[in-house]
Amino acid sequence: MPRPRTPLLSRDRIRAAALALIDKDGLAELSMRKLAQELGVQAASLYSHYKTKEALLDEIGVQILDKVDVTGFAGSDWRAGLTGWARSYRAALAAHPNFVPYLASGPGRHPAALEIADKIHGGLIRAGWPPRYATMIGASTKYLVLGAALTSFARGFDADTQVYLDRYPNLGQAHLLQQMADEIDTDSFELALTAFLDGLDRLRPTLGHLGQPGHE
Amino acid sequence: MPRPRTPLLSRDRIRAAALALIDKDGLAELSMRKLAQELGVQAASLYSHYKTKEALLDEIGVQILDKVDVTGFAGSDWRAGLTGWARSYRAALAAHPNFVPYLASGPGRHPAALEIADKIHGGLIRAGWPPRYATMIGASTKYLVLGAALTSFARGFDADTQVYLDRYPNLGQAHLLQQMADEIDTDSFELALTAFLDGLDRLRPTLGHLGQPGHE
DNA sequence: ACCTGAACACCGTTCAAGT
DNA sequence: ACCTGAACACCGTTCAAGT
Repeated sequence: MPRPRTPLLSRDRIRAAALALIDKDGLAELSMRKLAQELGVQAASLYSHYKTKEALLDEIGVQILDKVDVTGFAGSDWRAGLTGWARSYRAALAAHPNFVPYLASGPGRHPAALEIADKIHGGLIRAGWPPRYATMIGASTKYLVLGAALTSFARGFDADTQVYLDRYPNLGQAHLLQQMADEIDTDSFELALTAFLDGLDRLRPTLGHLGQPGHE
Repeated sequence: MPRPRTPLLSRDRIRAAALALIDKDGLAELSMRKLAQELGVQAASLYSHYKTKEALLDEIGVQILDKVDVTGFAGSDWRAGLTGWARSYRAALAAHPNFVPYLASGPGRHPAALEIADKIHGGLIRAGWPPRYATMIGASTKYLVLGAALTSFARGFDADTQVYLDRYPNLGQAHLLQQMADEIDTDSFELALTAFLDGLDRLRPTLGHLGQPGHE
């Protein structure tokens, strides 16, 4: 068969097709062979563009996390910075729930992740938090986001939701269940984030370190 | 070969060997064939005891979560109940970090998980929280525990820790790194839990529902 | 440089057959 | 009831070969 003038594949096409398959059928269903078939090509061809399946998944991860927003840390309002980061982070994960387990499993050490962690750390320090607290607050917020993204998105109903439904059986109309689960998820996340930040606010004065940094 | 008087395998032996392999080499490294070899048996033999690999993993999950403690909800101190649950939950996961991704990926809907969720929900309601808040608080706490268990245990250092180390390079003595990561993890979790509970405390009076339930 | 076809070393699972 | 050996339908990945 003659080689086409333009390559059949590209990294972007491969990523897009892979993510579409993951979104549709789940992470476990993605195989290099199925992906190749979807792209009208042999499985081995994919290895001309990505060295391994893992390299492909890693780059999909980077692409998804590209939408995480840390611009809120530009000012001196650390709450705004954290809130903006956490919400955009969660939204990025929620856009591809089936991919979340992959992101949650490996340590995030891509340059982009490091850059984000650095922005957050810097923003918190500029707001007067001691370095160690900056680290812990960043980590804690990530716990919330990852936990929230993992626990229930598009994942059937977990025990919490089930208990809620059992106790209030009048809510059991089938067509409301998915909406209900999404709502409980979002509300739980917002409650957790607000309560966490409120708790930090209360704790802050007791630290006895440098006060507010003047402006704002 | 004559059939031995006593079966070579048992569900308990299989689970123990499987979990040992997972603890040692990671979840991805566990295969039914390797597990069988470890047990001195053919892979097909395992299927006389567990219907599928997934059924085996599920039961390992139940076994691990068996150590989660919800007795703290017996009294009327909801903070003590939540704290005890969250800490024992996290400790149970931390005991087998390589298994956490499996627990985090599927919805927890075993009867045991439901029973726990019910105890928590009941305890919070008895403490005066409106039902919807009870659900959200339970979910939020689970976010924290799962996020904390996933993010860094025995998982190399993620971006947060890396930033911390980069900024304080004098901490870079190799033999202190693991201990440091564990410490940051634990402290972050405790900070998150405390701040979250403090935030809830502050929020509670504004709900305008039934006050404290008298005693304590 | 990019793609193919065939191969290699693995998987989970099934099933007839043995005891 | 429990275990084996062989098979089936899959995997990820490699590699010589073609263009």
